[in-house]
This record gives sequence, C-alpha cells and structure tokens, in this order.
Amino acid sequence: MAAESAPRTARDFARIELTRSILAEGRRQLSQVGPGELSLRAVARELGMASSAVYRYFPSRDHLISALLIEGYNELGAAVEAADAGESPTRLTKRMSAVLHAVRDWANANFHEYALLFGSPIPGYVAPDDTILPAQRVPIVLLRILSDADAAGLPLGSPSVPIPRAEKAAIAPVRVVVDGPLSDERLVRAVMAFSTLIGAISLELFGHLVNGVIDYDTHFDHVVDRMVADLGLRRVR
Amino acid sequence: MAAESAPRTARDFARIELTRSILAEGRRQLSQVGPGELSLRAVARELGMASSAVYRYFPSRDHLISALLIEGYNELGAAVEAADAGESPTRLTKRMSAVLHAVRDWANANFHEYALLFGSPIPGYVAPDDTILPAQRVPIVLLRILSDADAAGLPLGSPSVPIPRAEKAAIAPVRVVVDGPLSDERLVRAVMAFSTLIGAISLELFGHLVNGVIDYDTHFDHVVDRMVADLGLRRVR
DNA sequence: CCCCAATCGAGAGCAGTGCTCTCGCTTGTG
DNA sequence: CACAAGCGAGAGCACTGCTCTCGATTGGGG
Repeated sequence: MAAESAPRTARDFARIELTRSILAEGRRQLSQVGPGELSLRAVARELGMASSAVYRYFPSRDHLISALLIEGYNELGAAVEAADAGESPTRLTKRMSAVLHAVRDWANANFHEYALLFGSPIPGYVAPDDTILPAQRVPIVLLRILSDADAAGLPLGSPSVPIPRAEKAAIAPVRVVVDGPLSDERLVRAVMAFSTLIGAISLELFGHLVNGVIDYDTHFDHVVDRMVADLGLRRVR
Repeated sequence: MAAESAPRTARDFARIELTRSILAEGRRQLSQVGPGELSLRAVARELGMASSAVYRYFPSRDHLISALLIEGYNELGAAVEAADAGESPTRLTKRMSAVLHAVRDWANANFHEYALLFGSPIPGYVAPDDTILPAQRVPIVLLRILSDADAAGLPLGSPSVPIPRAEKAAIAPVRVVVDGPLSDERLVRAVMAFSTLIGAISLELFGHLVNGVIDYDTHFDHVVDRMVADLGLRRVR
C-alpha cells in the first residue's frame, strides 16, 4: 500500500508509458475477444515486443486482467457518475433513470468488459483489494440518490412485506458505502433493484433470455419505470 | 434433425457408452475447473484414451460444452420441476418459493454449471437449437404458477405503472411458452422477477456484490418473500 | 461365408498459450 | 567512472485444441 515513488528518471517515464500501452492494447483486445481469450502473447506481438518482456510490467496474465478489471469498474463508475451529474440534483426520478440507462448503455457498448465485471469469475482468480473501491462507485451513486430521497422525506408505498430483523442485519453492511440517511425499506429495495438491473442486463447481453425475440430497448425502459416507482422517487424540494 | 438410428450392434452400444463416459468425465471436471478451463485432453487422459479419440465422439470442444450445457439446463429444470411438484398445486406461494429456492440451491451446489448456463458466454460459441427447449424448463415452471394464479383470479396489487403498448408487444413472445392464461401485468412482473432471481444469484455466486459480508441465506429468503408478494400469490381454491 | 468399407484408437505433429530462465545491453546512481 | 539494477530478446517447457495418418477391428452386403 506504500505510495510508489514519483517518476523521476526517463526510465520511470518509459515504464509508465509502456504499462499504459500494454493496458491499452489489452483493452483493445478485450473489445474483441473476451477475458478468457485475452492473450498476453498477442498483446506483446501487437506492441512489437517479446512476450517475455511483458512480464516485466505485469507478473502474470491475471495481474493484467486485474488491472483491466479496475479500469472497467472505473470507466463504468465514471459513466454512471456523469449520468447522475447530468441531471438536476432534485429530480430524483430523472437521476435514477439516467443512471440505470447509463449502466445498460455502457454494458452494451463494452460487452466483454461487462462480462469481465459481472460475468463468470476467472477461475482461480481472486480480485485484489484495489478492485473494491472502483467496484463500489456504481452502488454508491445508486444509494446516494436513494439517500437523497430519504433525506427529502419522500414516502415509499406501504411495505407489503415486513423486513425481518435478520434481513436488516444482513444488508446493513451495504449502508456503510453511503453517507446520508437510508431507511431499511429503501435499502432492501435498492439491493433488489441492483440485482434486477444486473440480472436484466446479463440476460440481455448473454442471450440467455428468449434470445433476440424480445425488444430489450422498450423492455428495459419499462423495467426502469417500475424500479423508479418501486423506489419511491419523485421530484423533490 | 433426423432421428438417429436405434442402437443395434455392439459397436453402437459401445459408442453410446463411451459418449456417456466422456460427458460424465466432462461434468466431473466442470465441478472443479470452470467451463473455460475444461480440457478435452484432460478428459481423454482421465479416461485412458488418446486425445484424438475423443474427437470421434465430439467434433470439437465446443460440442462437448454444448452437450454439457444441455445437461445442465435439464438438470436444473428437473430440480425446479421437482420442487414445484413437491408442493400442493393450490398453494401457489409455497410452489413459487420452493421453485426460487431450488434455482439458488442448484446454483450453489453446481457453481461452474451455473456459470456455464448464466455466466459469460463462451466467446465465438453460439448455442445450437437443441439448447432452447431445455433452457425453457425453468421459465415454463415459473410462468405456469403465475398462469395458475391468473386462472384462479388472484388479484395483483394495483399496478403503479401502466404498461405501454410497446412493452406488451416486446414481452409477448415470452407468453408462448406457457399454455394457460397470463395477464400482461403478471407477465411483466414475471420477467422482472426472473431477472431479479438470476441477478441475485449471479451477484452472490460471482462475488461481485459486497463479497462475503452479506448473509445471502437470509437475504435471499427475504427477496423470495417480496417476489411472491409482488407476483400476487396466495393460496387458491 | 467372406471380403470390403466404414469405424475406431493411437500417435505424431502443428500452431498457439502462459510462464521461466538466461544472456547481454542500457541506464541511473553512488 | 564503475557497478548494480532494470530491461528486451530469445530459447525452452508444459500445456492446449485440433488434424492427419496409420493400422486394427468390426459389421453388413454380395
């Protein structure tokens, strides 16, 4: 966790540059072949260097994938944050809708990156701690909107299902990622909404739901409408 | 699509037997290493035969995976159907709850198989038509329960969001897999519920949601409670 | 009945992969 | 200025999917 020494020599700069190039080439390949097929040798070949040289920068293929994972989380997170920031802060419905659509749009535009983030995990690969914070960016945006709703006193439809004490404890850890207030009822619905979001996108992208016959554009629009309604979002203040 | 000729000679039987053995060994390996790492050579090695001999039975690795895919869909489908059949047909809540839990339980017990079915698709691999019917078994069970609810006249909570004509058309193709009646409102909620189900299980299994800190057993119980309530299921007749 | 073709298992081989090790060259530092 | 650390390149190992060829076996038609 020690901070890396600032780049001073030309070598340092060259190293940073090359690391970026490898990462960029990795991403370029990811846009075509999928995480499991990402070839370190192909990256090296495309960069005109020996495959062994890449190991000076990434000790293994998993480390490269790990870096790409972080990059993916950050890019998705940035897109989602931008979508949120693009709406008036008081218009919670629009903010939430924009955020949900941003996730789907990014997933559609970055198929393999999405598969890397939310698809099957690479076997034998455990995500290092540096991935945690980038991975939390999207949930944070979602929860902040909901926290704003709570702060504004926006009501939820009367809860049809009471939340058991055990469930409150189970999802409590999720709350820590957001600053403001967040009721149990909204938190539960938020976690479910996130599951629905990822499930809907995964089913669409991975073609596991009646492939091709459903018009996902209109379906997703409607799903978003329902989620927004379920989360009790309206214009506020 | 021509029916295979019935096994007559000893050779035919041996072929069927060996095909089964290869498939079984493939499944055995799937329980340990994940679809992308499934090695045809390792299967052959374990079976004591030359790797090239396997190609007499499966023309490529993808064909083996395809067969395992079908087997997985059928096994999951059978588990879900059994769970449904284990409850009294009139107790829709119990049926739905049992079915949803059956999916999660199967996924937890068969990690890599679940990843094969609902995780990232194998790059360059397109599922052949023989996978469609097995893949529909779970949705069919879900929709049949909901159709039973509609047939019994069970009401849904007043729809908070009207369903646009376009959305009705978009999800209409889903309805064809079930025989009985099924209202648009319940159909829409069913598709969303399926997304939530797959999303929740994927987030749990693939560790993409606050890994390890959430007690998924209790959380999933609560999710099921909410889905059952949302789908308007109660005892009937 | 028997022969010929179809089928099969085994082995070698090709192209590709991740990864390691060694060998020189370059570069920055004490 | 000398020395050590960092670097790129190449060879090599073990593995993969897949193809081809070569005998051996087997089963059906003349």
